[in-house]
Order: sequence, then structure tokens, then C-alpha cells
Amino acid sequence: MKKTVTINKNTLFRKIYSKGTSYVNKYLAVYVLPSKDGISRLGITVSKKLGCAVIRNRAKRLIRESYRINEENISGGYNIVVVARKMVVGTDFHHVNSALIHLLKKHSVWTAENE
RNA sequence: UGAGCAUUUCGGGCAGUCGCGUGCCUUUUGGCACGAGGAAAGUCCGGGCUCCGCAGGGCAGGGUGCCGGAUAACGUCCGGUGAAGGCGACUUCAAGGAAAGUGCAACAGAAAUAUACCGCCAUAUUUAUUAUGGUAAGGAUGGAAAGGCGAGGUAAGAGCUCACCGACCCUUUAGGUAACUAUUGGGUCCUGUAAACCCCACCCGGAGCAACAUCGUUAAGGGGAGUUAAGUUGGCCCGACAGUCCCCGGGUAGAUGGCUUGAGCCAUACAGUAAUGUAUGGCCUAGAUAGAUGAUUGCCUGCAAAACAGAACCCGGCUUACAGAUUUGCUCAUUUA
RNA sequence: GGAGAAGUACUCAAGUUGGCCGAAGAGGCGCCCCUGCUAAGGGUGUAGGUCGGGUAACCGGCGCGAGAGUUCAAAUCUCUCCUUCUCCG
Repeated sequence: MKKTVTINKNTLFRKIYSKGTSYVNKYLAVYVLPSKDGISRLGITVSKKLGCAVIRNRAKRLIRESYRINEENISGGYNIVVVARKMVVGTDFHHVNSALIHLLKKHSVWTAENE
């Protein structure tokens, strides 16, 4: 299994925000933009408004874990940015996981194999 | 048994599966080791380190403020003194100077550092009173009103005089390194405020790892000031520096080092009341750069795995947040012996 | 990560050599005029939060981000905490 490629440039983030399509959930907001070179990238945004460093780190870890588990089911070649919303504070992994799957299905980047 | 005061340590443990960061070994797969805190937080102090001009002097500015000690240093810590609170164990305290000077004290009150509204007394006029003078005992105001109380004294009064008490200044003796405590004699009777200016003593150059160093990338030039009196530091001055470039706006791409062996941790012995220091032996314990600890299952302790919370150059403190468990010593009350 | 600035009625805010300060002023709200009606415009005056008391007029306490301290007295001075905003390469 290859490593998860992350987005680490501010300009790329801004491009995805302005040009990508977005769907919003109670827990998360997901922006998707097809990448030019065919590599999937993941970016996670957690605002400072959500809470202190522990809460923000917890949210990032839950999102990253959910992406890692479901990476096989996501069709490649997309830049995906996941933004955590306020309801994510205090929830457990299962809620975050189902929320992410729901949004990825809306974006139709979910290639269901197991269902 | 109840109530309370101080204080120590911990902040779940073990195992399985998938996954993350760093290092090492293999190098296609992979394997092994290590991997957040008592506050990592707030950035409130102090220091190391780096650069700024060699890190100097004065003014300004800022900080600290009982005494002695500890320390690299501190606004921290330890031991003592004093004051306040508590029956007590004990706790709290920015605790120098108001008798060097200046300012301020609203409203109220007659008057706020100086006085005469009412009252009391004397004299004159007159007997309703009015005027002048004396007075700080009594009233009233205020947070604060000329040290308190008694006796003498007086026209009425007053530290005006005296006894006792209190405060302050000088002083004698004893104890203590000192703050200070006890004490002898003399003098004085003075509002509060220095977290108002100030005085006294001591301390402080500035900026910060987004510092800084090395290697590289982009680029395009334009405008302004200056020519030995301008520039450079932190506000100013002096001194110093370099000996031609400086400022404004615009453009560009980052990588590596700094980055963890340190005033380090643990154990023992000795010195010291203690903070702490010295010696010997052992140990190596995160180092990321959109930023590593998560998901899940089982067992154990427990009512319940459950609080506050995530290193970002590194240390010493302080402050604030914190569910629950826990060590040791002491005080008071009640009962029984 | 580091360095700073600010917080006052519903909103924007003035006030900080400590005292007559629940706090000037503007918007907003509310009343009147104008209009067939409304908006805009003009004029005028009032109350300002919260708790307690009172039939009411009104009176008293607490309140200038929160909590302590200094002082006779704190929006103002000092300390600690909270929130918001700005700057750095």
C-alpha cells in the first residue's frame, strides 16, 4: 500500500476552494477537484474556532484514519480537501467515517465494491 | 469518631490486529528500537544561544524594595524578623522613606494643615441684642479634626503644668551576622496618600530560532534623498564605526544546518536547620515542518477508564486549568480506657 | 512559534493629572408634523442594564470584559485571567 499524499501548498488549497465542487454535511465539508497528474491528494482543514490544539489534532486524526481505511474505495486522480465543522467536536470515529462516506458518494468519487 | 491544617506521589496497566514519525539494518517486500506533560498552556519574569557596531559613558525610561542565605540568574526558593487573621495546627503580606521637597484630599463641614458656625468666657454698648477679643473642653460634618485619660490650673479654656499610658527622634546596656527584641535616660506631640511625582539603595544595551549561517532561484528596472555632513544602535547626547551608498514601492522558490549531551536524569555518601552544594557510580530519554500517538478487540483494578490538556531552539521559576486515587506529619472537639 | 494593540448602554463610541460619571455625543427605538397611506425629511422630548422595594411617581444595591489588591473613594492605578484584532517570512 502506498502512502497518502497530502496537500501542503497554500496556493493549491486556494485553487481547490475556488474551482472545486463542494458538498456539506453536519460534520464535514468536502471540496473535490480533479488533479492534472492523476495523483490523489488529501488536505485537511481544521479551523482554530473549533477549540484548542488537542481538539483540532483529534479531528485531524479521525479524518485521516477514515480516509486511510476507505482509500481503496475512492477513485483515483482527485484532490480532496476535508474541512471539519463544529459538530465534529466530541464525536467518535464511526460518525466521522459515515459522514465522509456520505459526502464522497455525493461527489460520485466512491466506487462501491463491497456493497 | 468527627472537623480541619500542611504535605508526597500518580494521572491507568497488560496483550492482539491495522496504521503514523524518526533512527539503524536490509533494501522489492520488510525487520528492530524509541516516540508528549505536570502543567507541554499563559508568555508574566530570569538565563543560555544568535545577530545588531567594539557592547562603552551620561540623561531619559523600566524594574525590584524588612534581614541573612541559595543560585548561572530572577520579581524565584529556603531560613528568620515584624504586622494581620485563626482556640489551634497554620495561613497571608509590593513590609524602605510622609521628620528632604512638591502635588492631591470631591461632597459635607466654620475649618483639610489651616480655622471660630453654634457654644463657653471677658470687655464695651445695652440688658432683645450687637461689636471686639480670648478659647479648642462640648455640638455638628467627614475616611481623617490637632495624642488618650485623670488631677491641678483658669475669666473660660488649652501639654499650660504634673502622674500614668501611647507614638516618634536621639541615646545606654544585653542578646543576635542582621532585620529586630528587651532595656536606661533625655527631648518632642507631628492627618492620610509614594500600586501620585519624588528621595534613598540595588539591577537592566536592543531584538528574537519566522533570530541567524550556508547553498541556490527569480529579476527590470523606476522614483526620492545625500556628496562631508549625512548614515548606522533602542528614545536623546557624547563617544565609536565604516568610508559610499541609503530609503520607498514592485518581483522571486526554496533547501540544508541551527535541532537536541543538557546549569541533564537516577542512585548512594558527605556538608548544611533548609533551599542547595560537593564527590563517586550508572543512564541517553521526541525532534516534526500543513506538522508524528489514531482506530479496534480482549483481560485486570474501578461505580465509571474517566479530568485538564499536545513538544516546535533549550533550561530555571511564577501564574492559571485539572476528574479521581494516594503518602506522611500535625491541630481542635467529643467519647472510652 | 514569536511580538504587540484593544475591550464602556442594542450598535458606533467620548471620557483614564483618581471625586459633581450610569457615564457626553451619534445612530437606533418612541412621540408629533408633513402625506390619501408609507418611505424620506423636519421638530421635540423621554427612558436607558439587572436585582430588590413601592399602587405609581420614584428609591436603594450591583454593574465600564472577569476576579483580587492599593486608596476614604477606582471606568481610570497595580496584579492575575478571559475574549477579539493586527504584525513577522
